[in-house]
This record gives sequence, structure tokens and C-alpha cells, in this order.
Amino acid sequence: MTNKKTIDFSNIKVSCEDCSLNELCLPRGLDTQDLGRLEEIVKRSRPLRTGEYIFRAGDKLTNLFAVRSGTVKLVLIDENGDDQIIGFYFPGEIIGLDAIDSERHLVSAIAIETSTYCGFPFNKVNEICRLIPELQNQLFKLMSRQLTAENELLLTIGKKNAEEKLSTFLLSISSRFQAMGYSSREFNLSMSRQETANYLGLTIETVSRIMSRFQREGLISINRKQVRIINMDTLRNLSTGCLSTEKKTG
Amino acid sequence: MTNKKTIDFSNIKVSCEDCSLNELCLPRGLDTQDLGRLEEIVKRSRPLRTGEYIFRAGDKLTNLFAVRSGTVKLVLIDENGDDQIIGFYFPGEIIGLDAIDSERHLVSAIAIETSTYCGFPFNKVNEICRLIPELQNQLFKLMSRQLTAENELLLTIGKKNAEEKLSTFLLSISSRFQAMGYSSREFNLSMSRQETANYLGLTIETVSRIMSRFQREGLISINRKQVRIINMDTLRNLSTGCLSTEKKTG
DNA sequence: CGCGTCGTTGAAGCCGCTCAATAGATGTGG
DNA sequence: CCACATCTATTGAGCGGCTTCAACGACGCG
Repeated sequence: MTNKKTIDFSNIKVSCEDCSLNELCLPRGLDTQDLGRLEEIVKRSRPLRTGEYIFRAGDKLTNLFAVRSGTVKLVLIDENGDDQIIGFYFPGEIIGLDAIDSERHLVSAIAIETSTYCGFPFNKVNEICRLIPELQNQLFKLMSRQLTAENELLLTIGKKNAEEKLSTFLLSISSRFQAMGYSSREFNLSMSRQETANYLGLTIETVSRIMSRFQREGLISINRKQVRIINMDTLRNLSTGCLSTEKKTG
Repeated sequence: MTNKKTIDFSNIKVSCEDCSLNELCLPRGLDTQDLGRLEEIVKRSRPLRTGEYIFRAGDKLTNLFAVRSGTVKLVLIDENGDDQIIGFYFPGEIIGLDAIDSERHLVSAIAIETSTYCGFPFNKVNEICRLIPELQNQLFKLMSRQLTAENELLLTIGKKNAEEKLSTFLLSISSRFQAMGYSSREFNLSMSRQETANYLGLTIETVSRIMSRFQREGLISINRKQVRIINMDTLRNLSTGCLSTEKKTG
């Protein structure tokens, strides 16, 4: 409803060199000269509101994108209308890589809070890759890392029970916030219960119930989207299924 | 027990040009000259028996591998000892790509029947990529395709019920056999019930029960690992959850 | 033939889902 | 500022699909 079909990049020149995310983002590991080449092709978006698309499944691949602020979800929709959130993306993270094979996006990228992003025209990235081997390596690594992340998610969804899924999820968010330089113990979940449930292969009721249980047992303090992790160690044990909720520490 | 720690490549020169798989495998799209460059670095393995490793989680990434014959499973094992099969790989398919980021394998590759493979030293692949842009593209596409495959699996494991999972699985195997030039209606499952169940996030009992039900209802004929698909359309409907088993066609 | 492995089938139980009601948060207009 | 509507989150009760536990059958190999 609030979505727009077309994304108009502002023509503001982006300076990757001055960007606080450059050590997390695509330019990671590039020297000043190579950074300059990359900067020339980057376009920055206007702010998106919740629910707006960066790209839709079926769109032709024209850009790779880096989340610049906010949070973006990738959603896969099958012929039946079932949708599965396959990942949440935070600032500095790259999306669009899975479209390289078919040159068409098979998933949709949707902002789940006010967000901005940078776009890198894909054909130019391809050219620059030949000039900058380091960038080629960086892209390989990014895709490889994404594969690894999906492997983890597969293990979580396929083998863990609801309690293990939720604790794994909270710890994953926590460590990603830490990587961005924020607190690993206190943060705002940008995704709704519905989105969390979808991502983990659960229902919102189950997510809600287990969050409440974690709170009753003193593992976390949670109010709506505001989370504080109180007992990180027990949460870690729960996430691996080594410890049942009953016999928690303390 | 039958596993060997070290893999000794035979020094037999491999000719990708004459290989029947070259249109499915890494060389896809390469011209004769480029093919020659790739051939120079390829080593072919001796036959592996069921249970033997191509690489183990934790091993340093030295080669990318192409399955040449047989079937290989990729297995992810977490700290808790839970393991999840994240894919089955048939002749022409490439494994090892997920290790590019950390330069260490995070999953293990295990033959599930007598299998052979080809190895491509990774550092040389990297070099050659700079000489042959087409190979670089090919690698990007392979990784991208792998991401897409994992997305599908996520949707299957996360959102489908047992019946939908099994029919999706059978159809996936069927179409991959077809892509290799074999029959899409009659084939041998190389994986055990245990492996199928693990892959789909089910138990062997459930897999067995639903296979039997499909047979009772005339969708397939199955005897141990020998499968014949009788009613492909209904199976297709089942896989998308559009049709319950009861109200099947006919 | 005996043994071990793999697959099938049955019965009972539990985890997470469905359905439903309530509470809290957010937004709008008067 | 409050009344009202809407949306999200929480909590409870009951049910069902898949798992667990268990026994049996089929096949291969010594």
C-alpha cells in the first residue's frame, strides 16, 4: 500500500571512504585508490518506510545493494502463496547476490523499519572486479558467507525445537549488534513477532509464549521490541539444546 | 570406519573437453582454449566407497570439487552433535564453495554410494579467473545458484508439512535426473531413509509412512530405493499444498 | 543359516498449532 | 484531551501431526 514500484536514487555522491560502515560493507579490505573506483558507481537511496520494496521477486538484477541504515528482510514466496523470510539484513550487509545466476531476483527485499541503502550497478561491479582482484575476492567471500548463514538457518529450522530456535535467534541478533559496535546485551528488535515467527518456522503465539517464559525464568527482560539479555550463558546453553529450561543455572 | 583421512588424487590427466559432464560442470560455457587451461589443474579421484569423506568440517580449503559419479552429501554438525544434511550432490555439481569466506570447510562432504570426483586447486582457480572472465562469471553463478537452492530448501523445511516435503523431494530428484539425461519417472534413490529424513527435517518413520501412503494412493511405486513416479501431476499438486491427499485426481 | 542393517507398521504421547478472548500500543478526529 | 478504531502482542484451552517407542519384516553378507 505504501510501496512504490520504482526506486529513484538520489544523485548525491556517496563517499565510501568516509562511511562508518566501510569496514563491514562491500569495500572491506580495499585501499584508497580502489575505494575511489567503487565510489564512482555507488548511488544512495532516499529513506524507505516500513513495507517499501528495494526489489521484488521477478525484477531484473540491475544492482547489488548494501543496507545503509535500518533493517531489510528477504522474502521468498512460492507458487502456493506461502512466504518464508530467509534473512534479516542490517547496515553494511549486502543483498541481491542470489540473483546473479538467473539475473532475476527470486526473493523480495522489503524494509521492516525506516531504512536506507546503497546501490551498486551490477554490470559495473563486474567490470571493476576485473580491475580490482580484491573486490572479486570480496564478492566471493560475501556469497560464501551468505551460504554459511543459510546453512546455520537450515540447522536451526530443521533440527531445533521452539526454545532452541528462539534462543539461537536472540543470540544471533545480539552478536550482530555487537559486530556493528552496539550493545550485545540490550537492543531493539526491529522485526515484529509475526516476522520472527515466520523466519523461525513457528507461529506468533509460540514466539510470544517462549519469550514470556524466558522472561519468567530470568534469562531476558523483554517488553515488546525492547530486549535485555540477563543470563547470556544459560541462553547459550539453551540454544544448543544442552540444557532444558527447568534445570537452568541459579 | 571406512573413512580415510587423506585423499590421494590419481595423476591421471583429466580431459574436461571429452567429459560427458562438461556442460553441467564448472567448464560450462568455456571455449576450447579456456577449457585447456582448466584441464591443466584438474585432478581426478579414485573411487570412494560409501561413507568416505571428500573433505571434513574444519579442513582448510584447498580444492573446489566436482562430483563426477555417484552421490555426495554435505553435512553440517553443530556443537551439540546434531547434524543436518544440507544437500545431495549429483555428477557435474560443485561443492566447497561455502568455504571460500573462512578458507575452511564448515561442512563435511561424504559419499553416500560409490562415487568419484574431480578437484580444482582453489588458488589456481582464483588465478585462472583473472585470465578467463567467463570462469569468474561461472563461479559467481554457481554460488548464486547454490544460494537459490538453499532458499528453496528453507521454504520446504520451514513451511511445508511432511506430505509436501516428501513430494517436493521426489520431484526435485526427478528433475535433476532429467537434467542429467536420465528418466524423470523411474530412478534409484541413492540416499537412505535416514538421510532423506534428516535432509527434510523428519524422522525415518514419517518418511516411510508417507512413501507407503503415496504408493497406496497410486502416486508412486516404491520398493526400497527403486522409485517409479506414476502420477506426476498429483504429486506436483501435493508438493505445493494445493491438494490434500484425499481428493486426489481420479 | 544366523546375524546385522535397513525399512515398515502400529500405538501412545507431546510439542507446537489453531482458535479465541483479552490487553496494550498506536493513530485519528473531534 | 479523550473516545474510538485498529493493529500487535499476550495468554489460555483443546486438538492434531509428527515423534517416540516398540515390534516385526526384508534383504544382504559372513
